[in-house]
Order: sequence, then C-alpha cells, then structure tokens
Amino acid sequence: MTDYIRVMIAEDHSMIRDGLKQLLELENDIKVIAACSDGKTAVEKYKEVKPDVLLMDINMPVLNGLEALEQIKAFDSGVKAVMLTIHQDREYLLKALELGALGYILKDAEASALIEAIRSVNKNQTYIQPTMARELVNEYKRIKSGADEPKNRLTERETEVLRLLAKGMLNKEIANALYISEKTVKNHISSIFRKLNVQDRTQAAVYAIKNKIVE
Amino acid sequence: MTDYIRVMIAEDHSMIRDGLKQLLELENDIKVIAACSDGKTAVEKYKEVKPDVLLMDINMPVLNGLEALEQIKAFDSGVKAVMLTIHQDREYLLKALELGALGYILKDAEASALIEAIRSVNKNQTYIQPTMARELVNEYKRIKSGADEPKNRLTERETEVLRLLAKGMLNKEIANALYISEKTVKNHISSIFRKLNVQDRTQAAVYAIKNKIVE
DNA sequence: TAAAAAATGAGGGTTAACCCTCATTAAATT
DNA sequence: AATTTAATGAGGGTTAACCCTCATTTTTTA
Repeated sequence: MTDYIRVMIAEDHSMIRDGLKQLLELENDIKVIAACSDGKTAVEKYKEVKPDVLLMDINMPVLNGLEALEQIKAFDSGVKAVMLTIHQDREYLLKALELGALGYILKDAEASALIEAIRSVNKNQTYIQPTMARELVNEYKRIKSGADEPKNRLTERETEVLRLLAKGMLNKEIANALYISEKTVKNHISSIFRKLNVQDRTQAAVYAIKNKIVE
Repeated sequence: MTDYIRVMIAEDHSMIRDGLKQLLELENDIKVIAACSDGKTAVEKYKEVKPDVLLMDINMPVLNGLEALEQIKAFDSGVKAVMLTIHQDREYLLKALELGALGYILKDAEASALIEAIRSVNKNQTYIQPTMARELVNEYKRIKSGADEPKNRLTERETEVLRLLAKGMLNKEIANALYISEKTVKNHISSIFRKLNVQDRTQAAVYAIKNKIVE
C-alpha cells in the first residue's frame, strides 16, 4: 500500500477522461495510474495494474461499465469501484450496487463530490450521490412494504418483444422474428402495456428508449 | 489583446467543466477566465468578460448552447465560439455553423483536438471535427446537386405534431391539443411518415427521440 | 410436490390508425 | 401577379392494433 490512492479511469470520451485525470491529479493523495476507453480494455488493464480505486463510466462501447465491473468482480471480489454516469437512472444505480460497486456518482456532480467519493470508496465505505440515495430508500421501502408489486417487472420474453416493438416492427414481423404466432405476440404486448402502465405501442416504444432496453 | 487566449467555458456538468478547465490550463497560451453552467448565464457572462474564445456545450439547461450563441451573436457578431457536443448530429452541426460558430467538436475527441480547435478559432479560422466534416461535404453536395429534396424537411406544424405523437398521444388527443380536427392531424402524420420514410407512428416516435425533436 | 409464473395460442369484438383522393384558404416564393 | 407551399378539412376504405376471456404446456418457486 502506498501513501496515495492509485486510481484507474475507464471512460470512453477521451476529452472527459483527460479532464478527470487533470482534476484528480490536483489532489495530492490521488494519483491516476491508468486509463482506458472501453469496458473490455478496462477488465484487462485492471488485472494488470490492480488500482486501489476504479473510476468507471457506465456508458462505454464494447462492454459497458456494469458488464465490465461484473467481470472484474470475478477476478477480484474486493474491487473498489466508483461508477460514473450521466443517467439519473434507478435501474443503473441498483444494478451497480448489486454488482458491488461502492460508489455511484453523476457526471453533473461537483468535482469535490467525486474526490470525496474516491476517498470514501478507498476506505471501503460507500458513497452514493445524495440525489440518488433517495431512489435507494424508495426501492428499499418498496421491497419491505408488503405492497410488493413484481407485476411491473417484464419477463425476458416480454423484454425481447418490447425491443423489437421499439424498432418499429409490426406484430406480424415480431412473430416471424421470434418464431411464434402473432396471437402470442399480441398477448405479450398486452402484458407489457399493463406492466408499463401505457396505453399503446408508441408509448411503450418511448418508454423502451428512454429507459435502458433498446440501444 | 493579451499574450494568452482568454477562454470562457459554458458546460452544465460541473465535473466535466472543471475537468476541461484543468485540461486547458495545462497549455500556457490558454487561460480559462470564466465558466458557467447554463445558456442564460452564458449570455450574461459573455457580455461581462468578453472572452477571446467561447467554449460552449450544446446541451444545457434553461437555454441550450445554440440558443445562447444566437443571443450572444446579437450582442457581439464577432464572437468566436467552439461548440462542444456528444451528438454526432448533422442538424446540430449545420445549425451551429449557420449561427456562425467557428468550431465544432465532439466530446469524444482527443484533448489535443480541442486545444487545436481553440487555437484555430482564436485566429478566426474554423475547426470542424474531422469525422463531422464529412457531413458538411454531404450537405454541400446535397444542396448543389439539382437533386435537391426539401421534401424531407418537416414543416413547423409537422414537427409539432411529431413531438406530441412521440409522447404517445392519440390522434384525437393531438387534435385537441392543437385545436385542429383529427382529420388534419391524420394528414400531417401521413406527410410525416412520407418525409421520414417510416411506416407507422411507432417508427416515427423512435425517429423523433433518436434524432433531436423530443426531449 | 403442489402452486405460481412464464410462454404459447385462440376466439371474437371494437376502433384507432393508415391509405388514397380531393378541396379551401392563407402565406411564402418567384 | 402568378405559383408553390403550408395548414386546414373531408369522404371512404382496409387493417393492424388493442380489448376481453380462456386454455395448454413447461419452468420456476415455495
């Protein structure tokens, strides 16, 4: 262990990556020892340099940050990661925490918050963006309250159908693509509408695009 | 005139803003003299500090970068702006150039490209992201070739209808919202489909979300 | 092992969505 | 002044989309 925090950055936008590096280097207890621009490289580089803290963007090409974290976790279960994202997205946060990320911070947070997150995580303490922490509490309450509604979670098949629907495909085309009858597609779609609480396929497509799912 | 380039940064994500600042400060011919986080403030601050070069993000709250540039232009027609964006979007680029931006660069560009862009723009030379320059050439050819097809440009009203459509509204709802008959809405929508070369409203909604228009 | 959930499929009904053509008025262009 | 485009509206026709209920088989979960 050294006297400074060895940080590795995984971020696809090189301008932002370089900017973060400069920003962190201003702190004399932090040193950026490696950087890369996609999830796949991040996994390899992590094994190579074993940083104290991994600062990783979620949206990255090839392998996204969450997938990369999963792979790194398999190699080093003690990985201390701060996930960085522009998305104020409950799903991402929960997924990140499930995967064992200690920190979660939005790109529009103050630089000081990022520094604090890195220091906290290095000490194996969690740091969640305050504005996101509320989401966590909500989720916790949702699970604890008997009023648990797993109704709203789409099944695998439904998600698949939604993905195709959001590409603008007709029910008939979806049926052909999945080798099932159009009737089944219609049934799936009705379930999707009910679960997403939307009235038609356009709203469902909008939902699919805005929240993860497609692309 | 001083011996260094006085740069003002307008960027809403403070982390990125601070990062850019640090990045630019590494160059001894560049000095960041001001920074702000939304378009409205950018206009005010510009008038106050009159930077040599304005580095401005397009996606910003309150007033976006393009709208802000338009207002600044009215105050100082000689404004030298480098527009920064994550969108590889032809529309944005063209709009920015129409408004007189000299530079246009993507956030995933190398830091060195940003530095070069700032130096070029300061000398009143244009700097367009190489990968985007191709778009420009295409647009130029499109205009020059008699095969000009303004067919594909949506009218104001059509854009309005598309916006509502992409919110998942029914034709009837759109008609009520715009105080026109449902028949007219249907006609507009048919035109939209033809122009966007899509077959149904879901595809149109997907298009609207992926390309500018909504949100 | 019994019960629940997921995936498949169908019958039968209603209507919103989409197609075509045509027409009128106002505004922008040439 | 003449033409084109934009915006509005309608008639009339076809069908994809959506609703409800019900049923079978397989997988998962309790």
